[in-house]
Parts: sequence; C-alpha cells; structure tokens
Amino acid sequence: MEKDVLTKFPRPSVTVDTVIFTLKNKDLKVLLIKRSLEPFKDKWAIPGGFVRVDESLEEAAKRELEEETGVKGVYLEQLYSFGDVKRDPRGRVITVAYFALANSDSIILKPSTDAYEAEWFSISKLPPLAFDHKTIMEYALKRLRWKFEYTTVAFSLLPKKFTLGSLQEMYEIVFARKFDKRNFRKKILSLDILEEGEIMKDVPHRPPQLFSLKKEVGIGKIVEIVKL
Amino acid sequence: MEKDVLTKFPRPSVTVDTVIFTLKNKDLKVLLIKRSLEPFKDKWAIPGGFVRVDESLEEAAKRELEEETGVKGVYLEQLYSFGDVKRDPRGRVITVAYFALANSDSIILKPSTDAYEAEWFSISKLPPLAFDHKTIMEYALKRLRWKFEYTTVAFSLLPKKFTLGSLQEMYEIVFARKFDKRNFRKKILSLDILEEGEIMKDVPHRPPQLFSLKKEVGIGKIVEIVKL
DNA sequence: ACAAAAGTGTTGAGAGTACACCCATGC
DNA sequence: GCATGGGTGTACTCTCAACACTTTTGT
Repeated sequence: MEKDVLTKFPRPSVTVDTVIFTLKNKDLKVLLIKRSLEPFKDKWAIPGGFVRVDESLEEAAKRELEEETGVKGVYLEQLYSFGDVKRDPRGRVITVAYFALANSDSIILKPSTDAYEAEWFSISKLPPLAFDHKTIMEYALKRLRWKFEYTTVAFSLLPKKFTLGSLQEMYEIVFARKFDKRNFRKKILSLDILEEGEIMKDVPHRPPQLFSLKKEVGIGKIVEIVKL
Repeated sequence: MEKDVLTKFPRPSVTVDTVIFTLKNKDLKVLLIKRSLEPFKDKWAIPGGFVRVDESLEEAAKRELEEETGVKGVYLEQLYSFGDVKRDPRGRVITVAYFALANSDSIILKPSTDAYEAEWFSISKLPPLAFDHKTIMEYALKRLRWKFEYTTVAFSLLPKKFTLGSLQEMYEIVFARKFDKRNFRKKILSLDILEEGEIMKDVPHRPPQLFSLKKEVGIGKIVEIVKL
C-alpha cells in the first residue's frame, strides 16, 4: 500500500545538466558537447545525463562532471530545476541544473569520440543551444556574477597562489569592465581573507607578491567582495 | 530509438513541496499538514504532492497551493531541489521545493478532513517534521530573510495599502530584531518605490499616511531594502 | 488627561570613488 | 633603456547608525 502512491503517477525522467565555467586565454568559457543523436543532433548542449536511482542529485552531477572533464573537487552548486512539459521532445524530462567552476589547468578534457565532441566556448560567442539550454545558460551566468560579487567562489578559478593582478583581471573578465587598481586592492585586502606567500620570481617586471585564500575562509563564503 | 533512452533508466518520482509563509498575530507562520498515512503517520509535513506529466513544476506548485489554501496569485518561487537517495523510505523521490508568501487575509484554509489536518505554526515553535522537511524549512527561512533584505517581496505579505509602521513591524518580526524608526523610514522612502495614498481614519492615535508599492516596481525587484 | 502610534533632523564615522606616479625586473 | 606589470595615498561624497521629542487622534 505505501508504495502504491509512487506507482500511481506516471514518473518523469530526471537529468542533471552542469554548466562548467573556466577561465582560459583571458576569457570566460563554458564547456559544451555536441549531440550525436536526435533530437537536436549536431547541436551544442550543456553536458549532463540521467540521474541513477542509487545516487543523489549532487552525486550525479559530480559523476557526469568527472566523466566529461576528468576533474574532481571543483566548486559545484545547484542552480535551478527546469521542468516545462515540452522542454524535451522525447517526453517528460525534468532537469536539475548545476553550475561548476573549474581551474582550467586542472582539467583534462576527454578526447572527442564518435559519441561526442566537447569544446570550450567563450560566453560571448555561444552557438545555438539544444533544448532550453539557452535559458539555463543565462541563469547560470547571472548566478556566476552574483556569486563573484558576494562570495569567495572566484578563488576556485585561480591556482592556490595568485597575484592581486590576476584576481583583478578575472573580475574584469567576468564583469566585462575595468576596476580601479588601487581601490580594488584596498577593498580585497581590507576583507582580511588573504594571506601573503612568497614573492614571484623570474617575471619580466617588478616581482609581485603572491597571496592565497586563508584556509579558514573557504570557497563560497559570503563576504561582499566587490561593491560596484 | 529516441525514446529508448528515457525508458532505459529507472525513473524517480518527483514531487513539489511548498513552504507557505504568512504573517498572523504578529508572528511569522508556516502552513503544515498532518500526515494520515505511513510513513511518518501523524507527523507534520510541508504541503506538497506529485508532479503530473502534463504540468510544469511551477504549475504543480500552484495547483497544490490552491488546493491547500484556496489562494491564487501569491508570490511563489522555486527554492531548491532535494534528491538524497534515502530521503523518502518508500522509494526514490526527488522533491522540488518552492516557497510562497501569502497575505493571511486572503487565505481560506480548507477545513480539515479525515485525509488531513492543516495548521499554521509559528516558525519559532515548529513541531518535528517528516522526511527531510526540517532541512527544507531551514533553507526556506534563509531564503526568506535574504529576499526581505534585498528585494521587494515583503510587500506581498501586506495589503495593497499599508503604513510604514506595519512595514517596519513586519521586518522586525522576520529578522527578530528592532530597527530605528527614523532610519527605517528614511531608508524606505529614499528607495523611491512607494507612493502616498490617503490618510487612515478612525484610529485611536495620530492618523498615519497610507502607502502602496509603485506599480512599476513590482514584487521581487532587487533593491537592497534593508542594509543591516 | 492620557494612551497609542505617527512623525520628524542632525551629527559623526566609515566606505566608496576618483585620480597619477614611481618601482623592480628581464631582455 | 625600455617594456611590463606591481605597488602606493589622499580628498571628496555618500550612506549608515545613533539618538529624543512633538503631534494627532479616540476614549
């Protein structure tokens, strides 16, 4: 009797789709895969797949992410669930979207196979996307900017040790605007979330101070990084 | 062939659960229903139900909400999706949680039936909850406070015309602290989101100015209402 | 007259913004 | 010596926070 209620209703399929951001060549990029099957054959899509019965939503997202990028331990958070009746022409499919931030140095993309091609796209030059993935992408970008403004997630896109210059450059890429160098540095340092490391060597200019995020701060902490 | 992929994986059940907040007797309340069936028989739970194949997630949440409270047109937004493997002992059930804000004057609770009882609980005196509903509730409360701080959603809990006093009282209830009257009024008025209405009559004290939210502002707009 | 809530201004502290030049290194 | 990013301070403005008394009405 208890289980009856679960079988009484037709069940939708559930997928997870993960928008994976990285920073490459001074540009903000997302990973897309080219579909090799109908529907939307040869269109680009956000990587994802079906949730298995023995894994949680987050586990599913992590598994798919690792399958696609060979990377573990990236920053991952749930974005939103999309469940319009007709979002997938094959039938009723609800997707739980995630967004991830990966340091591009640590990513080893699986080589493209017959089954699919994967490629990094600049967010300013996205191709047409399958399903409702354009909506998901817009949602992810909004969330990314918000997270950059109010939390420490940005540091997950940088190596452990970084310069204030590279941090500022990253913010300028994500917000597509310049910040005043003195004000930016003053603001970041006043947050008391960084600790000094060594001085970088062998650079063709004045050697910069390296910083790292204080261990006790952690990724994702809310701190109002940038007040525009 | 296209449909094969949907049947290849066992499909989970999908529900929507909606945390419905209201303001009653100077207290922040949520609507809970008492379960009449196992599992968790006689425990209190967040109202919800299964998503039908022919309705979107939001439509499902609206339908359930109307069934429970007889109210349409309340503020409703998606909260988060919870999908731990063992969150429901009956089997794999993923729930998409919503949160809603309803003006208590406009709510007509369905009378309790054999099937279930519904009751408003003060958020400071919640009973033990079924499933993972405690987690969902905590999540909803966090989101509520955030939304009050940064957006205009609060106005959906008030009648169309309200006094600054009642607005401040509501904020004090939600944040469980006092605000300075002069600073609060100054801040709200400086946002330029209100318009003046009549003067309230027949009150046993100085008659207050009534205000309403400017039509062009709308519920949910981001404005940094309160900077604590 | 008194109870009850409405209404009203000023000041000091801290944060945000605008702005320009010198520094240390590799080549 | 020159190209390249790194590093630094001040003055103005604006917002936030603290704080107490008078007004208008109904009873």
